[in-house]
Amino acid sequence: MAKMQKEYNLSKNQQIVFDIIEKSSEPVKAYSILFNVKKKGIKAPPQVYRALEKLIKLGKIHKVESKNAFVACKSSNCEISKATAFSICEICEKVTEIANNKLSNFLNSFEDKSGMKYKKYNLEFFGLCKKCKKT
Amino acid sequence: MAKMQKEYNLSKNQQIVFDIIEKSSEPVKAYSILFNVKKKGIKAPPQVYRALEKLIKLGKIHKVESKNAFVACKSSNCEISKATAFSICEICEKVTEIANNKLSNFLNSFEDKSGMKYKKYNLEFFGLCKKCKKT
DNA sequence: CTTTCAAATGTTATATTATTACATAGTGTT
DNA sequence: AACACTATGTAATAATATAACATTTGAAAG
Ligand SMILES: [Zn+2]
Ligand SMILES: [Zn+2]
Ligand SMILES: [Zn+2]
Ligand SMILES: [Zn+2]
Repeated sequence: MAKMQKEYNLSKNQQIVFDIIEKSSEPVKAYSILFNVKKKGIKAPPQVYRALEKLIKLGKIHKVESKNAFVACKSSNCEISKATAFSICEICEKVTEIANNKLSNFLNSFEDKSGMKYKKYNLEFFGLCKKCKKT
Repeated sequence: MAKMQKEYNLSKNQQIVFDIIEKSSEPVKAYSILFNVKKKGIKAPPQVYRALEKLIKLGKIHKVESKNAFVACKSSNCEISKATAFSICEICEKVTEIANNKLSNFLNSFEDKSGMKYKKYNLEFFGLCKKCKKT
């Protein structure tokens, strides 16, 4: 029953870029991707950035704004990639996508006096991870 | 009783950069600042980026990560600049700092199973502002 | 099968954002 | 004065991202 999710019809470049991000244990930068795919025939920034843009639209990856880096979506709840939350360790820089219903419910239903209706959000928490707290 | 907050001892460059950001009704980009302060003797990027860095540390300004732009702090609650929330209109790009106790209380006390203690966060909401909703 | 249209690709050049490195100058304290 | 600390000035370059245009691919319709 695991991995029932269909692997969608990614194009060649999209699949190459996605594979790199998915395999990485940490956020990947665009030019690091570019460097790593030179051997596969992708030679120029636009090819990478286009794939990234599409993958974001599909919700397969997210951009970690404070790091200008990209991670594969782990929560599969944000298929449309419109509600993302991350925890970021300030020492080891580990980034983890937060999947927490209480949090997402709260934020998805948040309204303030401005009269603005929020369709989308990005939240980045900073602190010390368990490991780094010990030191 | 308004504006009791002391105007701190900003250095010359810090004050120049801060004035520009504070006077602007929208987020200001670093190189836009640079362009605007050429006449005041600030000539190179590091001078601007250093001032920005210090102003962020002081909590006088915030960086809007999704836009690589800077806004003056309006809430005066985030002196230490460790908890910021913005609403961003996807059409007119208007950015507003959100000061909402329910939101900040919720986020400041948020904990998840990861065992990570969060000291700081940045939240960016996207949607349509009142004006743009009408069109 | 051919026409068609949208999506994806390839390529060159350039724009935008940010930092490194090193030299110099001001400021307050002992 | 000697010291430490913060801020400044300057040149060069690194890192991130987009513009513009030509070409190819792939699915859908006729
Ligand atoms: Zn996700
Ligand atoms: Zn850590
Ligand atoms: Zn603020
Ligand atoms: Zn608007």
